[in-house]
Amino acid sequence: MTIDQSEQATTPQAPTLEMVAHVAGVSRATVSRVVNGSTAVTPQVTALVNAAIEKLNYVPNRAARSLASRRTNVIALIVPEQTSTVFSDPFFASVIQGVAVYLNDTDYTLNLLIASESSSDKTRRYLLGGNVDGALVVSHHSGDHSYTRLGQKLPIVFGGRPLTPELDDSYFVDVDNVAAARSATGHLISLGRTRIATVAGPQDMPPGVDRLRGWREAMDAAGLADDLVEIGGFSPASGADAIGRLLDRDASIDAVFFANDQMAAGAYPVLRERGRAIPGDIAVAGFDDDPLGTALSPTLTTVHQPSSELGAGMAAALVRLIAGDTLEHEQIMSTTLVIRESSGGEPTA
Amino acid sequence: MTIDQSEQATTPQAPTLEMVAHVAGVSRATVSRVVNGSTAVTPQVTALVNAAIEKLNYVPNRAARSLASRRTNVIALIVPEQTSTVFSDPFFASVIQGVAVYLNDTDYTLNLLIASESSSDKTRRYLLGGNVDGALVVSHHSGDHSYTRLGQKLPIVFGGRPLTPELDDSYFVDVDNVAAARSATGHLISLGRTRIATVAGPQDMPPGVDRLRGWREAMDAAGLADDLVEIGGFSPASGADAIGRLLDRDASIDAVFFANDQMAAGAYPVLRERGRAIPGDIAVAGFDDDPLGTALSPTLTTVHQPSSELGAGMAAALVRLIAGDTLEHEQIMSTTLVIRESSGGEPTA
DNA sequence: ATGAAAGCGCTAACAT
DNA sequence: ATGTTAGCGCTTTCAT
Repeated sequence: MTIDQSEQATTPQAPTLEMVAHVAGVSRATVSRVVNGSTAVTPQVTALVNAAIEKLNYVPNRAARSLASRRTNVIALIVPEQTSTVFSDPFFASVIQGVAVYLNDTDYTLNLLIASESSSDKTRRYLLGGNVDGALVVSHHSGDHSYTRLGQKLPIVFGGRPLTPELDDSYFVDVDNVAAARSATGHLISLGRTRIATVAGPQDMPPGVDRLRGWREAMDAAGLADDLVEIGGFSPASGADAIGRLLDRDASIDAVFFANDQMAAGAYPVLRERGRAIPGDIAVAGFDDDPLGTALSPTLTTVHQPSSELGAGMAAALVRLIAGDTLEHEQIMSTTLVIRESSGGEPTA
Repeated sequence: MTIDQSEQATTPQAPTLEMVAHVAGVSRATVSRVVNGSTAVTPQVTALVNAAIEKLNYVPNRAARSLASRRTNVIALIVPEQTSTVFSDPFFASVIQGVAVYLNDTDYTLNLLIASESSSDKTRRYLLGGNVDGALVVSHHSGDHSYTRLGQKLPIVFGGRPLTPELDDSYFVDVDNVAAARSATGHLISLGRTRIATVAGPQDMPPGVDRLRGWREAMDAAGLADDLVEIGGFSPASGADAIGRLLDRDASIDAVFFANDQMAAGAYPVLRERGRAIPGDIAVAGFDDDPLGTALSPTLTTVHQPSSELGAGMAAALVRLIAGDTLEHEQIMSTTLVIRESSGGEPTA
């Protein structure tokens, strides 16, 4: 009869720091020092310890480490659910990717949190319960800084400026939407167009406000009338509606700046139906550099945002904040205008 | 002179279980029982404890809990970097959202992990180091089951079937791509079209293979020739190229089934240039129900996948797996055909 | 430069 | 039904 000696072969018990210490013939404290990169350890001993770690395939236990050090090494990425269309918006997707990739090279771990209205209390508790070292808030809609207050308790970095910067001392990373919109509009003006309209975004969201402002500034600077404005909702359907209203108002429109590419895409079929050739009759520019812009015909001129860099920038800022560094409250990244066929660019551009 | 008594006002020290026990006048064990919903506690005592928790605003410390219970309550969501286009693919974005939202109602926390080739070792170590209770793997490209082996050490659920199911006993959630493609193709056939082509996806990815198979089955069943096949790469550009090759091969094509919407979108301009009206001359159907399908003109007929449900399904399956339940290795969800203008559907459809 | 020892806040037997 | 008591695996003074 065989004797079953491994009654409790449940989990192949991971090697502990103590086992490493034993194998290396040193104390646990020393192993800890090596693992945490302390300089006060002899190269010889370090090598010894590393060999033991290698041999045992040791991996530090996060929970224990966190419990003892009173740091979690966890960063929360909060996505307000309303915004969670976020996910189907390639721009945000890319921001999130930037965050994740950046953190991969640190020893912070990323916690993805969808914060719905209903769970907002739970979310607050979680954040304040000492479960994370800091938080990143990604949102477009409304420049949702409802988490702003938490900022005094917990390091937080926002994606996008707050709606009312004066009342808000939060940290954020953003692009200069005003300048970018000005530049796109300036491009349309440089084409010789004079009746340039804009389909703006919702005026309760910073990007909606800023891009409209940029358009207006460019028009004013060129001495052109800035009356052709319609507000859309950033969706293709709203873009289609808005362009319809604009054409009804003024048939002489010869260019349009859309606050985002989705709305521009929605407007394409309408322009075609109404017999307006792009860019012949009407030049078009959008914003976001949505991948769909290259699938359209003609391809869409747009403003490119360094989305994954924005994400990386947010993560980097938060890491510094957690480390106790002092830094600028705002960090602005630059955009680039991508000229394609819809404003006379080359087919291959 | 004022006396600074709060020298160490660093962190407002969170309340501990012990403090709650003290306030409630019970032992720590009892508090723990209440917190964890044990039934073996008197309603009176439970109320007492809850009051204390409320009063102190107590939140359990995850690290301590995890250390003591040897469970982490963390689930990793692994996104192979190659796949990380994943993020700009609305389908995956939606799957991820489904996962996150589902887990929000459990007490599992989601760890987002971008696994690059270079960091794959690090990722493995992390997963096996007892830092998570289970993992979810999302990927399209190649049906990347390179994590399959980990499945024996750690509960894992995959999104999408493995490339070679016979050699693989992993758990996965997927849709029946073959049946869905058959249905879409059947729809084109029912329109009376007879020269129906397909632009398939890469043949080293399960969806690429399966959707081609579905098309072929439908064609064969209807007694139609199944020779009009071109392989694309799921991108708009590849769709444009493929449709060009098809038209060069056979000018009599009267319908095309694309393995995804992105390729169909890329083909639209080409069809227009070549003077083929959609759906008049050529009926078109895609796959994925990409939002861009409604921005196209004519709107695109496509196969809708229950993406967020797929995510939720994956999460649910993993949670059960972790709990030790036994379950089916595969879970198939159903798709729906969305008929729009490109195959004769109503404009508003 | 290294070791000893005291917890970090909680869960889980085991007692009662 | 509730309390006692060991730890979970690690970091971190404090000695040496």
